[in-house]
Formats: sequence, C-alpha cells, structure tokens
Amino acid sequence: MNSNNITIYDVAREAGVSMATVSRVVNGNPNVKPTTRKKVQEAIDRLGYRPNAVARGLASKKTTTVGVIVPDISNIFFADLARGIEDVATMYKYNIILGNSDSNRDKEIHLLNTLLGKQVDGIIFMGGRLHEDLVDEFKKSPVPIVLAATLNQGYDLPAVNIDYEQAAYDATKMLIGHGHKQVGFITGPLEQQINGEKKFSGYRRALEDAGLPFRENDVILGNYTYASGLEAMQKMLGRDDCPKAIFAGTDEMALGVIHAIQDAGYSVPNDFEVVGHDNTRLATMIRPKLTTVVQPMYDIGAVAMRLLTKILNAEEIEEKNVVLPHRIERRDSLRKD
Amino acid sequence: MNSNNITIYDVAREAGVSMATVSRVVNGNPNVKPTTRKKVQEAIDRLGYRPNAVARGLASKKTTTVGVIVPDISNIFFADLARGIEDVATMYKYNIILGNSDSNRDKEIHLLNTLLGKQVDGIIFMGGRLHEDLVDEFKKSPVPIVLAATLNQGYDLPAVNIDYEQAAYDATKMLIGHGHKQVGFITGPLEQQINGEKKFSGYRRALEDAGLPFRENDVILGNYTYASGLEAMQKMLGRDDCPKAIFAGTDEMALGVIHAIQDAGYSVPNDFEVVGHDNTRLATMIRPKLTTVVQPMYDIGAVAMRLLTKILNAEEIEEKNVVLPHRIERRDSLRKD
DNA sequence: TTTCCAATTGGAAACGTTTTATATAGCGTG
DNA sequence: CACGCTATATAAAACGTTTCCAATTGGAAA
Repeated sequence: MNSNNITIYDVAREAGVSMATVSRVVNGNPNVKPTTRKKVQEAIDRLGYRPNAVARGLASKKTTTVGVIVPDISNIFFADLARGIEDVATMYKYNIILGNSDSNRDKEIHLLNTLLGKQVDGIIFMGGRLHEDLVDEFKKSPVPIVLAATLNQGYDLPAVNIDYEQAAYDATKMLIGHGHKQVGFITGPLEQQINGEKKFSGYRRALEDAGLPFRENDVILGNYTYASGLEAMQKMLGRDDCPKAIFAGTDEMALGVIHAIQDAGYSVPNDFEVVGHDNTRLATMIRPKLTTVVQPMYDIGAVAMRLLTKILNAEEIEEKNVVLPHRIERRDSLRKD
Repeated sequence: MNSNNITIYDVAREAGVSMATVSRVVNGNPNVKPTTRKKVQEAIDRLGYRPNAVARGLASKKTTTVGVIVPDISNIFFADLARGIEDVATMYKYNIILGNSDSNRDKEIHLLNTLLGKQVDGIIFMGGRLHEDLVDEFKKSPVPIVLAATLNQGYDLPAVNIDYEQAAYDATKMLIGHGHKQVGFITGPLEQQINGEKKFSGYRRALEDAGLPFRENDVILGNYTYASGLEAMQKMLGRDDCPKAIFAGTDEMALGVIHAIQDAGYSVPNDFEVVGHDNTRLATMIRPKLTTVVQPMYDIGAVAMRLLTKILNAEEIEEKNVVLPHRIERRDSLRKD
C-alpha cells in the first residue's frame, strides 16, 4: 500500500525536468541528451517509479494487451494453444486477457464486448463454430481479430489452421492402406465445421478414392471427451459389422476408443487399429502409443499471435489465411507395415 | 474501425443531460429519475455506446482485472486451476490477465511488475517455491495477492491449499495397509516445499508410524512429467530390492510409473500397486484406472479467486489460510481389500 | 562575436471516465 | 404563497499519461 502514488510528475520534479522529458526517457525516445536521461533514470530508480499503464493506455490509445477467447482453457488442446499465444505475446510485450466461452454464442459475444470495452489492441479467437451474430460483431470491431484453429467460414478473417480435410483423408487412407475395407470414424459434433465439413469430407473422400462404400453406421459422434470416445466405441463393438480400423477426431477420444477395445478383450493393434488427431501429450501416455495426426497447437497459437502483431504493426502480410503443415506421427496403435 | 469514438459526452448530448448523469445510468446509480434513465438508456442504445474501461480505470482507480501468475498454463493441473479462477472471476465481473512464469524467479518478478503497472486490482499467484525476492515484491504490492496451490512459506499471505503432508501420509499408509513393507516415492524436486517438506514428510511419517525403515533408495525425484515418472520407475525396477508399492507425486508421473511396470512385463495391481496425486482427468484415462489423492484443482482456483474478491470488497474473512479437504479416490491400480 | 540550425526541453492540451461539490427543480408545509 | 427539503442534475476537477508545438539551448559556421 505504499510507493504507488509516485507519478511521472514526481519524477520530473525530482530530476528537475519536465514530465514530457520523463515520458521520453521512459519510452526510450532518442531525443534526450544522455546526461539528462541518466539524471531522469536515477530519479526513477530512487523513487521506485512504475508507469501507470492505464493512464498510458488512455493517452496513447494502446494498451499492449490482447484478448484471447477460448472455449475452455482446462482442455489440454486449448491450453497448449494459449501457451503458444502467450509466449509470442510476451515476446512482443503484450499481455493476454483470457476468457472462456464454452463455445457458447452469448458468452462469446459478451466476452468480445468486454474485451473491446477494455480497449484491447487485438483479439485472438478460438471456437468450434462462427455464429453469424458473432461475425457481425467481429465486423464492427475497432481492432483486428485473428482466428486460431477455427475455420474462417467464408468470412474474410485472418486465420491460422491446418488442412483438416487433407489430414482426415491422410489418416483414413493410412488405415485403408493397412487392408481395411471398413473404417470407423468417431468425432465431435458435425455442426462444427471442422468436423462436419472438413474431417468428415476428408474421411469420405478417402473411402471413395479407395472405392469403398460409405456406411452411415460407421460414423459416431461424441463430444471430444475420453468418455464419449469410450462410449462410442462400445456402441460400435456391439455391432457385428464393426469396423476394425478407427479414426478418432481427437486424441482424447482415441484413448477412450482404445480402452473400450481393450476392455472388450481385444488387442490394439492386432485386432483393431486406431489413429487419433492432434498429437497432444496424451498420445504417448497410453499403451499402445497412439498413432495420430499432428496438429501443432502450440505453433498455431504462436503463429496466430505473430500474425496479430504483424497486423498491429501494419507490417507486410503475405497471407492472411495461414495453413500450417500437418503430418501423421506413427506409433504403436498401428501395425508395422 | 467505426462506432468506437462515441464517448459518454456524445451520449449526454444525445440524451440532453450531462455526462455525470450518463455515468450514473451506466453504473446503475439509483439517484436518477426513471424517465431520465430511460432517456439515457435509449441514447446509449441508439449510439451503440460502449464505456471505455481504460478511462474508467484511470478515474476510478479500479480496473476490474486481476492478474494470474501460473508456472505453465499448458500443464493440465494449472489449466484446471485457471478455469476455476476464471469462472468465479467472471461471476464477480473481473477479467483475468494470465501470465506464464515457468516457475522462474526473474519471470515471476517481471510479470508481477507488469501486472502492477497495468493496475490490476489483485493477483493470484501459483508457483512451486516462493523466492525471497519475490516475497519482498509481494510485500510492496499495492494490491492484495492470494496464493493458490502454493505454500505460504511462513510468510503471512492469504493462500488456498490442501494438507499435502496429511495427503501423502494417507496415500502411503493406504499402501502400507496393503501389506507392503517397502513403499517407493517418486515425486518432483525437493526444493519445492510442497514436495520437499510436505509430501516427503507425510511419506516418512507414515513409514515411521508403521514401524518401517526409511530407505533413501526408495525415493526418486523427477520433474512431474510422464517421462520422468517412467524413467524413475525403470530405474527402480532395475534394483533387486525394488518396492512393490509406489506413491507418485503426480498423476502424470503415476502414468509413467504404471507404464514402466507394464512395459517390464509386470501387472498393476497384481504385482505392483500405485497411488497417484491430484486426480487429474488422466487418472481415468489409463488401465488400470489410477487410485489417486484428490486435489481439487478447480476448487482451489475458485476458492482462491473468491478469497481475493472478499479481500477486495473488504468483506469479513474468517480465515486467510484456507485448507481444502482432500481424499483418496480408489480405483483399480490398488487391489481390492 | 553573431547567426542559424539542430538538438533538447518544456507547456499544455488531449484521452474518457468518475466523483465531489454545487445548483436547481419539485413539492409538501405552515 | 413563501420556505425549506429532498431528489436530481450539472459543472468542473481530478486520474497519470502521451504528444503536438513552441521555446530554449548549444555549437558550428560565418
């Protein structure tokens, strides 16, 4: 409760200069004589002066703070992304205001408005689906917004993603390549475009290319969680035409799938083969270790934040819609070729 | 880039009142005639006025923002905690500025100062160890600081924790109760007081109470990760006096331990029994499911934030050092009694 | 010396609120 | 019908910076 009422004005008096000069010193403005700078710096140190970022924000109209809207930070996936964001934010001297939306439209809109009220310099948004109302708000935003791991559904917003369609195609194809005539697909809600359009269509395309029929029954929707993966697989195992190859839309679901298979007394990869998606740390925390599509969450976050800084600095931007490369990390949930 | 230059003054003109009146309406001050309030509200809606929180913060000296310092948000443990914090923060209309410290003293201090510069109303701190320098800074802080899942090493700071010593005692005792004469303890760095003092001494106390000798060899230190748990257990398995019961300081380490045991061809719980710590979601994502000490991370975060709001509102506080209850969740990594 | 220009420095006006003290209106009372 | 209240509304002063513009200073050139 002390030391904090020291203003730039106190420093100015202490150093025998004007507040404008102190401001210059604090902001590293070169137009200050070295001796003056030193004098001011000493006064700052002596007084323990700490610039008030709120006042600075009001005067300069910049807060060096960016908003981050995430469905749920306790989800390992978004936590990793957030770390990527925060790391490059720190690198560029920004701070992060983090909010959880639970992918709920009203919360998203409310959060967005709160952040704008707080005068953030920019926003990074993650969410399964871009509601039209939200996009309307985005359009009205006075500050730039970048999407991370979120499809830019035809709206012209800067975004960072991987090619989900191709990734799902690759994963399915790899399974088919192992001789399976039938591949199960267990993923999240289809309303979310990443699943409903991209992953799903990649899955179908792979089947088609291989001349295999698409069977409605081979697709089960869950909600990304371990439990929903487990349950989905149990349901599938209950059928006599159960596929012996499974592509799961999420590592967490893939773990559930593997355990459901093992709980039923079968072996992975001998009886069933499984491929996951995301390559979270979970992938190596299971036996057999999970073969999975590598979605570089940390990188997506980092690149999204970097993109935002570019926009904020009006730097040259080669491409607003960044597609990061993906690959499949082969581990033991797939038989050796 | 539009609509955002609308100030309280514009609203005042539009509604034909003074800005003070608009301010009252916006802040729900009761001293406004209903008809005036309505008139103002309409002007606000018509203009799409959004109060500038920065200006408000400068004038009122409150930012309704709190800082959260966390070692690493991509760690599931802290992510859960953060979610608890954010949820009650939202409930009380606060926002969260989140920063990762990697438990590094310099980053912690730097982050703290940045947050104070941004005029946060309070801070929630998580970190393995409280550096003396950091505590010095804490003491100088003009705003309250609450520790979450972080031991208040004799300094008189508000904090929310569980009783780690007792929890470790309970876990070890449960293992001993299963007939083990030797219990392995695999945990994080001992410099961190939670491990070095609390968990470790609970472990030793349980041995003592049971009349069992303490063996240096039975304790291996890792760094909380899956890999370090795996490695530690492999090392232990290499010895011919390897304990058949293991208490791991973290669920993630416990998973590593279980897999090391299984990889060596042994069975859990038949050959080895394992107890973890934290009850993260990982505990049920392994076979056998993990018996573990329940540390309610979400609750710790939520309670810490609630405690902070109490301090900020100058509410009556019964106890600044909150100790939440813990228990052991029995699952399949332990034999049935 | 003077003169002039560049390098420094200072002054004061924003920035958009909240808040305090002050004014005004409305209204029941005597 | 004037009086004194109370309930509302207003005006103006913070809040602590940045920033534009003007003023000053210091030296080099003349």
